[in-house]
Amino acid sequence: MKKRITIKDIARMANVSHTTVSRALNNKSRIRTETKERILSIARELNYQPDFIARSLVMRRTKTLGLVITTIANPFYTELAQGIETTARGLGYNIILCSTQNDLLNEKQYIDMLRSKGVDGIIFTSAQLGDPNICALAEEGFPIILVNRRTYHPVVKERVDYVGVDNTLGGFLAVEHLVRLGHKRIGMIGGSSESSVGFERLEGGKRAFETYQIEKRDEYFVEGDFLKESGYQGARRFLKMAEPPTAIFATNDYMALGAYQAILEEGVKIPEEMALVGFNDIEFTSMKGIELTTIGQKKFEMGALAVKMLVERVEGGEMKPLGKEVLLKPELIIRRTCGFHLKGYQIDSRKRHGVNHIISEARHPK
Amino acid sequence: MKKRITIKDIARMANVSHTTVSRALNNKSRIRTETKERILSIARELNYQPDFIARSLVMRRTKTLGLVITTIANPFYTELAQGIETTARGLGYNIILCSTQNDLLNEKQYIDMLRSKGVDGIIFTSAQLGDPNICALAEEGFPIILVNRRTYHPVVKERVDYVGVDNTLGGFLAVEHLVRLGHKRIGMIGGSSESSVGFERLEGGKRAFETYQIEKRDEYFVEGDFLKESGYQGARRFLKMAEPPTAIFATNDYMALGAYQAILEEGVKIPEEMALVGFNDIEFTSMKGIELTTIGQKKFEMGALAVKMLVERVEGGEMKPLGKEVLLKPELIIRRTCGFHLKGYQIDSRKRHGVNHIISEARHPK
DNA sequence: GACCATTGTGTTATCGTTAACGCAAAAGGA
DNA sequence: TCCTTTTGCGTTAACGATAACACAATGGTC
Repeated sequence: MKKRITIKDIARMANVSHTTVSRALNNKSRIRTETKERILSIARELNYQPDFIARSLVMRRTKTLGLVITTIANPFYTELAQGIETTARGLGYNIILCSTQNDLLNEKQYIDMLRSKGVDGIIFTSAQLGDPNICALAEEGFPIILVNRRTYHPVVKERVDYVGVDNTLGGFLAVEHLVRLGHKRIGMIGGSSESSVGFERLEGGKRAFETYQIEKRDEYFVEGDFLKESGYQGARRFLKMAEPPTAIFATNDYMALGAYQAILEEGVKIPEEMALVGFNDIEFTSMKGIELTTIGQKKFEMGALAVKMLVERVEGGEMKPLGKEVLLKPELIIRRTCGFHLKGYQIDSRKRHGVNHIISEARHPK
Repeated sequence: MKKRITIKDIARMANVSHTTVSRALNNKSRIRTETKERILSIARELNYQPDFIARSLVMRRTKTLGLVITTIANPFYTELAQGIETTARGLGYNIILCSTQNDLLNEKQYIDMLRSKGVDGIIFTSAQLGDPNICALAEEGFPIILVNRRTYHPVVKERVDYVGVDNTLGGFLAVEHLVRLGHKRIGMIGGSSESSVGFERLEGGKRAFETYQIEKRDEYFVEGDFLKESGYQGARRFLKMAEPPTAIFATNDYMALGAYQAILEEGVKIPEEMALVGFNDIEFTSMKGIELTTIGQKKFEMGALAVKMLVERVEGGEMKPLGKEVLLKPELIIRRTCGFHLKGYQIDSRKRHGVNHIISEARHPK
């Protein structure tokens, strides 16, 4: 393999010291324009590529971020990751991908590896509720940010920024929609218990029950784990009841799709005999033949925002107040599986969400 | 932020030189077992984490690979990426994600960046046919591997390994299936012209025409670009013909889905009045309400294999013959959109593909 | 013209590792 | 016992960049 060209090679050719070359390349002051031009042209001629490793060693900056994700084999995370990667690139950063399969030990190992490799910060897209790894990083003050899922741990809330969708509002919108369509018996399928988002979506749903004074029945809540199968099983349980719900809100689209399948298998018609709402608006939900009503969120923008906030934190030093929370507005997307026949309704529902996002006060403004 | 612990700190505590610490940590010879134990226990106690940046600077190895992909917002690439990332991690490597949006300039910039950051090798998942960036790397001898799409450039074929599915066979299987179902008028929708896979799939289809002596009609071939919309437009063109095809083979699933939509909009029934086959078997194709007949390929395994081959190349030095080609066997997956009513047929078709993959002879065995 | 600030450049240290080399002490062989 | 080899360390030099400091040469001010 060819020998790498270093600043010393350039220095030799330009008859200057390597420091001068460094100054020229980094556009520093205290250098004559003429010398700079000469050096730069030689660099260009030799097709010089700076060695980031050497630079990182002395600067203690790598322009690289870690992205910790349960699995990218899930369109929701994929879109998020796309937003993250694209934005990072725009800011001059690269992304190291880490898929943990939701295993805390994997996560720990990835974190150690990322830190060994000197990443400037880490983005967590699927924090578990009491995640000890994240707590440790937060306590230490290492630059991280949470997207999508969060942790309610006080230290994390105090020192780590978060960006996500307003899941409580989303859950509320989903159930409100069903209520407005006249449903009184509404089944809900929860997400996995270690995730904040499932919890919040259910909370939002319950709040809608209260607002519209619908009776809350325990048997109409089943637990899920965000996977299709659990949605399938949940729906089956509902369908077998003496008095089954007339509508189901699944706290994510995969479970909604599982429910969809269970419902069809029972010969029950969607939406006539059973309404269905999901959450996330991942790609397949809009496809001909499925057309799931769901709660949409701006996944790409969410990822983009997270990167921007993290980079600002990394580059801006410690001065910024931490513990900021950005909640993006969710949007009700009405399709075939419930409410699509209602004209005008859709427009109405869109109008309500003109605001793009709310930034809550930093917890420690001082 | 806390000060980093270095081998010098350990050295001081253990009353040895830092070199000795390095020897202990790297399990080198020429060190007393006793000293080694002592050093290791101190390292553990201090929770020492090695600095990969410093190590990389001297070793010229980063244990990091670049993954160049058009976009991960496509379930096909996502599964591939998952296989790549998981396998890389198992081998002690990290992955830097680069999504080029199929733009050669982006690709070039990413490659420069990756090399500046010292990656040990690069995986290309979506090489364009005459990709100059890849040619340049191949000529220079930089360790790369192509997965999925390839280049027919002689230098690349000679010096770069490739792993992909046997697309020609896949195309053949798709069309053969339609022929066996009795179709004589079969429309094909091609992929984007800068991709090898679309081309090969069409070739396979044409070969099936020849084998079964079906008349090839020019108007039954339309170009596409692998996106849904182009499948939609292609199918519309077919449907408007005086004598439309009775079956369509789209060279990927997204286009098949676009076609699906166009067909339904015309009120034509699937599969009774129009059969449909796709390619890739991405997740949504199996979903209730879609159930697309398609050609499946082992995406995860493909990615895994690519990483293994690249790492072998990187670690094994220059001794291995290059230009190896691994072609995985595609599999016909019969679902609702054509042929599912034929009992026994499915089993028959599966039986044919017992072999897992073929490794072609290295082109330069010497 | 004397004095001080600014500019342009080189010298040397530094980041945290591994690697080459040196050298005494221990071990082995005759 | 003497010589040679091996073992167990330490010393010093890389790797390729930035940064602190030194120091002439220039420029501006009075």
